[in-house]
Amino acid sequence: MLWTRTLIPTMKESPEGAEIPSHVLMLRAGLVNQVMAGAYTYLPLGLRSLKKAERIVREEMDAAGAVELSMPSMSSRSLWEQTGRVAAFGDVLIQLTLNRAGRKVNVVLGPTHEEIITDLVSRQINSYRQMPITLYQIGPKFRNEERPRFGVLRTSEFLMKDAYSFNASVESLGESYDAMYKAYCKIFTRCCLPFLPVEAESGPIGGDASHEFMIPAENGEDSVLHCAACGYAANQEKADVGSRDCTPPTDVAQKPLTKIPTPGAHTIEQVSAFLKCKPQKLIKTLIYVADGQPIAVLVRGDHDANEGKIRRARKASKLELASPEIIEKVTGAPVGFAGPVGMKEKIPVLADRDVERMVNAITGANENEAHLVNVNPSRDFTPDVYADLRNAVDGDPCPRCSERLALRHSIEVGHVFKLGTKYTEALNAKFLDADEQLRPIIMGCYGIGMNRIIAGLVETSHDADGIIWPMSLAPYEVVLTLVKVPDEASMKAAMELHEQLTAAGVEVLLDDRECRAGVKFKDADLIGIPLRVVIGDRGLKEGKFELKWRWTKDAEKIDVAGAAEKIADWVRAERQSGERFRSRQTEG
RNA sequence: CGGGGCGUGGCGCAGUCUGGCUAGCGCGUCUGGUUUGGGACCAGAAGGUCGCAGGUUCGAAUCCUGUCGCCCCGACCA
Repeated sequence: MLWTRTLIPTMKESPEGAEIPSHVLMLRAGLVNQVMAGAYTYLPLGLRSLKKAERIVREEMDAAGAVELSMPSMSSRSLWEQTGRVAAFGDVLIQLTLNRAGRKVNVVLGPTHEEIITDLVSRQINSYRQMPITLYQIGPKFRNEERPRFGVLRTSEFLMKDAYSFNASVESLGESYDAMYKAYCKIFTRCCLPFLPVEAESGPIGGDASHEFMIPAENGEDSVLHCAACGYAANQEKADVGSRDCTPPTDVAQKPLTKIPTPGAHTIEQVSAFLKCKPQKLIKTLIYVADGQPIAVLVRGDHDANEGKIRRARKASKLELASPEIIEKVTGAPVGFAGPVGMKEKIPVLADRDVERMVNAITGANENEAHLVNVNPSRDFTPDVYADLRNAVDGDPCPRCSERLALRHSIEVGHVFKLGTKYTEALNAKFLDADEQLRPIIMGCYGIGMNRIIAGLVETSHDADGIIWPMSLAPYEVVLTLVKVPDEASMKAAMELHEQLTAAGVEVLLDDRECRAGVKFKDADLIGIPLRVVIGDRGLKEGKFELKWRWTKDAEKIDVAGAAEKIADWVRAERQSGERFRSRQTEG
C-alpha cells in the first residue's frame, strides 16, 4: 500500500480531552476518530489491526472446536422479558420502537446474545447426541453506558467475540470451559498482551464459576489482587482475604465506653475529621436487607463491605442496602449513626474478621448526632458471626499462601463463565438425555472485547514516540521509508521491494509522500510499524537498505540483493513467535 | 445522576473577567522557489454563522437566559 493512496491522518498534537496513552495514541496515529461520546470510526489503520485480532480469535476458536455463526443486533424485546433482563440491564439496554404498518414493534439492540442463541438452541438442539457444541460470533454489541470513557476502552457500541457452549452435563461444561480458557490464553499470547487470568464473580449474569482475563495497566478500570509468590489472582469483588491474627492485642487497655455528641457528622470522613482520628479507628455499621430480613454488617472504617461475601455468609439470594426508612426504624436514628451496641437483640449482626481485634473503637450510638467511643468487641457487643465480609485491599494476606497480595489496576479483555441453566430454563431449552429424561441444557459463555485487545495493547506497549505494535497485530508489518521521493533510483528500488514483499505475503506500507525524511521517521514511529526499511540514496550507493525494528535503537544495513527474502523470513518468524517484541518488553 | 472543566478554520490554543478597528497565533492544507537522513526556510493563498437559540446594547466571541455537545472525578456497571 502506498501511503498517499490510503488515509492515515496523523497528528502532532493530541486532541483536547484525550488523556490516557491508548486514547491519545490511537487518535494521533490515525487509528480511530470520535463520532460522539462512546462511538468511534475505525480508520483504515485501526481497522487493519482490529481485523488482525479478529483473525487470531477466529483461528483459535476454530482450533478449539467452536463453530462460527452470526446473530443480528436487533431482536424482539419480549425475548428479553422472558429472562428478566430488560429489568436487569435497565437503562444500559438500548430499546427502540419501530413503526411497522401502523403497529409498534419493540426492539432491543443486543448488549450480549444469550437470549438469542438460547432461543435458537431451544429449537434446534433436543438430544444429548447433539452436544457438546460451542457456537461463537464476532459482532457489535450495544450498551448505553452511564459514562463512556477512556477512548475505545468503554464505548456504547463495541465489537465482541461471544461464544456459548451447550452441554448435557456439568462435567462436559467443565471440558468446554477449559477448552475456551486455554484458547483465550493462546489468543492473548499471540496478541503479545501481558494478560493475567483472575478468579471473578459471575455478576448479574449468574452462574457459579468464572475467570476474567486482565491486562495489568495503570489506567485500567478494574482492580485485581495478585500474589506474586503463589500466583493467586482474583478481582477485587471475588478475592478472599487470607487468614491473619484476629485476636485483640492484650497490651492495650480497654477504656470505658463513652457516648459523645457528634453534630452533623454522619459519614466515616466526617466523623474521623470531627474526632481527629483515622478511619480505621471506626467501625462502619451497614444495614442491609437480606431476603427481606434486615441485618447489620460491621467492617472497619477504611474497608469496603463486599456484597457477594455478605450474601454468601447469610446464604441469601437477594441483598440490598436498607432504605433510610428501614435504617431509622431498625436503629432508631437517621442514616449515619448506626452502631453494633445493643443491635443484636433486634437484628442479626455480622462482623468482618478485622473488627474482632479492634480496641477502643468508634461507632454510631443508634441515636441522632451521637457516637460511642472506646467500643470494644466482646465487652460491648458480640456479633452473631465473624466472617470475611470486605473487599480485599493491597497488602492483605493471600488466601492460598499468606504472602502479601498486591492490588493492580487492569483492563478486562475477556471473561469466561459457567452459566448453568439460567437461560435455558427461562427459555425452555431442554434436551432428552441417554436415560430418556428431559433436562435443561447446561450453558457456558465466553466473551472477548475485541476493541480492548487493540486499546490494551497500545496502553501497554508504547514509548515517547508512539505505538509499538507486535507483528501479530500491526496494521502493516513493514514500512518502507523512502527518503527522497524525487530520486528515481530510490523510487525504483522502493517499488521493487514493495512488490517483492507483497508477493511474499508481507503487509507493506510504502511512505511515498513528498516530504522530508524526518517527518516520515516520526510518523513511522508514531504508527508503530514493527519493521522499518529506509531506502535512501546514501545507502543505495553502497547497495544497502537500512533496517530497524521499532523497539530497538540502532539500525542495521542489509544488501539490496536478497533483501526481500530476508525481510519476509524475519517477518514470518516474528509473526508467529513475537519473540523479538517480547525481548524488548523485558528490557523495559 | 452529583461535582468540576470546556466549546473560537482540519488539529492545538489566545482573545471573554473590563463589550468597540478588518477575530488573532502555532501546526496542517494549496501555489511558487530554495532545500532534503529525525517534525526545513522564504514569499503568497485558501479556509471561521466564535456550538446553537433568544435577549440586553448604537455595537456581543465577550454580558444575561435557555439549550445542545464534549471531557474529567464520583456514583453505577458485562
